[in-house]
Amino acid sequence: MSDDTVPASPAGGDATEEASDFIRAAVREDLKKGRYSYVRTRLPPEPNGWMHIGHAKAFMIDYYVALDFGGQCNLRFDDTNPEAEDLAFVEAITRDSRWLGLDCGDDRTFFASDYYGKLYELALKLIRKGVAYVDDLSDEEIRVYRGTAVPDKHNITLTPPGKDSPWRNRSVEENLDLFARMRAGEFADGSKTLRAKIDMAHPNLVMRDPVMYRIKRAPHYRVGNEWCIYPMYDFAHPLSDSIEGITHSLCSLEYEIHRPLYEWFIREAETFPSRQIEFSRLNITHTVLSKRWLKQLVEEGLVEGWDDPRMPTIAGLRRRGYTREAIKDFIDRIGIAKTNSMVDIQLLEHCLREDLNRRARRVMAVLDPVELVIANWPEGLVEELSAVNNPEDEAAGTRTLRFDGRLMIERDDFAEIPPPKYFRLFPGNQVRLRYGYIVNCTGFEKDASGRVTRVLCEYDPGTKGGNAPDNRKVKGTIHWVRAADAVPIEARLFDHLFLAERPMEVEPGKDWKEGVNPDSVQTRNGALGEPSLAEARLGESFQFERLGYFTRDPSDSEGRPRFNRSVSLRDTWAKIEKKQA
RNA sequence: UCCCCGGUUGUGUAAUGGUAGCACGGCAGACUCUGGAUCUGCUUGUGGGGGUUCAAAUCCUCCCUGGGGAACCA
Repeated sequence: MSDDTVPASPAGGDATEEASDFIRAAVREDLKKGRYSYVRTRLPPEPNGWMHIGHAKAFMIDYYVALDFGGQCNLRFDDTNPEAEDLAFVEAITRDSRWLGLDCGDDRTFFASDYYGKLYELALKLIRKGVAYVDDLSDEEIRVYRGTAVPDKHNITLTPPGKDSPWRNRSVEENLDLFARMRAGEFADGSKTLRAKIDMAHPNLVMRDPVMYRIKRAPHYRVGNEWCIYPMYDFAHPLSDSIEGITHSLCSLEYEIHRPLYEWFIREAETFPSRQIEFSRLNITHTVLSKRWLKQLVEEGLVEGWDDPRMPTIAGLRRRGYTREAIKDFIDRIGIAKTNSMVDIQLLEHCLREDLNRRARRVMAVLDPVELVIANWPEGLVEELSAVNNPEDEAAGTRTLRFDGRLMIERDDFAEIPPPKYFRLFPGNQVRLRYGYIVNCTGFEKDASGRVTRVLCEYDPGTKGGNAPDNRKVKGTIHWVRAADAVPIEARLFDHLFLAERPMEVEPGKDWKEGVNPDSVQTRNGALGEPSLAEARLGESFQFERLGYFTRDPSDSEGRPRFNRSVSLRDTWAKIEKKQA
C-alpha cells in the first residue's frame, strides 16, 4: 500500500553517529537493524485550536529527527472530527509552523480527510477478515459493556472484565451490508458503530473492541457532506501513518496505552509497519499549556486574544518578541524524555535574552520620565554624540544622538534619599549620562504632592562622550532621551500570566482562573524614546538600554508606537532591592 | 481497584555494569560607560529496603511515590 511512497532515501544525518536522546537512539537502531531503510516522521495537528509552545516542542522533535537522519517530515492534519475542526486553524497552524522554520512544503502537506476513501476500504478489509463488526449498542451501553465501573475517578473500586456485545458475532455479510448502509446514511446518528473485534476482557481498556467509525451528520470543513460516518483517531491515525510510509510516529505519553492498538490496526490491515514512540509533553512554570484552558482565557476575556503577548501560543510569543531561534534553542535544551516534567520559565527567558543580546540594536527609551536640567549648559548649544548600536556586534555600527541641557531620565534613576547600595542620581552624587557627560546632582524640585518634578545638575565639560579623563570612578550610568526630540511611545511590561508556579494544581473549591495574575501587564503610556523608534519595524527587536528587549506591537496607542517588552534584562539591582525588603 | 509508564541536586537533562557530568536558577567575587554582557568559584542529587557483582543510577526483587488510561475527542 505504501510502496509508492517509499523512496530509497539514504540515512545520513548528524544524529546517526551517536544518540542525543532515546528517540534518536531508537531510530538509529531501527536503521542499523534494517527495520527501516529510511526515516519519515509527521507533524500531526488536529486543526481545532491555536498552536502553542508545547506543540512546538513536539513538532520540532518530529521535524528535526527526520532531518537528522536525512529523512522527511510530513505535515498531516488529523481532521477526523468535523465538529471541532476548521480551515482557519489549518491556516494558523501552517503559518505558525512555517514561522518556526518547520516547513514541510506544500508537497508534503496532507490531510487525514484525504484518506477517508482508503480508510473505508481498509475497514471493509477488516470486516471481511472477521475482525470488525457493526454494533447497535448506544454509547452508554458500550461504556457499561466495556467494564467501566463508575465515571468518577475517585470512586472506582475495580475494573471488571467487559462483556461481549450481543451484536459481536454478526456474519461478515451482515456486517458488510450494515456498514455500507451506515455509510449510505440509512441510520440515525449514534445508532450504530463499527467496532474492532479484539478482546472484551483485555486488561488494557482501549483494546476492548474500540470504536472505528461513528455516524455523525456533520459537514466537514474540507469534504463537506460527502460522509456521514467518520473514523476515530485510533483507527485513522495508525493507518494514515501507514499510508504515508511514516517510519516513526512520535507522540506524547498519553498515547502510550494506545500503542498496542496502533500496532493491532496496522497488523490487521497488513499495511506499512509504522512505529509509534512516545515522549513527555512540555509543561512550563507560571503558565498553562492546555488547549481547553487557553481557550477559556480567551473566551472569558482574561487575555486579549490568542495572540495576546502573555499567551504561550506561538502567535502570542511572536507578538511578544520571541524569536524562532530562541524557541528552538529552548526546545533543544529541555531535552526529550519520558519523565513528567515542569520546566522553569526562566530557561525560556534565558534563551530569549541570549539570542537577543547577540542581535538586538540598542536604543534608549525612558519609561517613566522626569525632567533633568543641566544648569550650567550653555544656552542654545546642541551637541552630537556617537552611540554604539550593538556592543556584541561591531558590524551594527554607530548612530548619532543629539544632546543638550534639557533631558528626560527614568524617575527610578533619581532618589531623594538613596537606599543602601544605590549609585544613581541623588543630591551630591555624580552619574554618567550614557554616551554623554558626567553630571553632578545639585538639587531637585517637587510639586505640592511631594512628587519630584525636576532634577537639577551640573555637567563636567571635560567628560564628553562619557569619558573620565581623570580616571575617576563613576559607578552609575543612566539612560536618557533629549526632551526636544524624544518621541512619545507606549511600553507594555509583562509578568507571568499566573502567579503560581503550577497553576494547574488548584486548591479544592477554588476556580483556577483566580490564579490569573492581575498585574500581568503594566502599560506605560507616557514613555519616550529616541527619534529612530518612530520608524521601528514590526518583527525587529530592540534593547532599550538597562530596561530589556522590546518589539513593536502590530497595534499602536493613539498614534504612538506601542512596544511590548519581550523580556527584561537580568536585573541585579532588583535582587538587591528584594533582599533589602 | 485494574492496566501502562516514570522517579538522577531547586528545575531540566546526561552517564546503558567502571571518576555521577552539563545547562538554567541561586549564592559569592572579578570586570564593565547598560546594576546588561562577559569571566571565576560555590551550589547537601541517583525515592527506600533487600539481592546479583570485584564494581550498580544502570541488572533482579519488594515497597514508596508521581503521571497516564477506562470519549461514538485527538
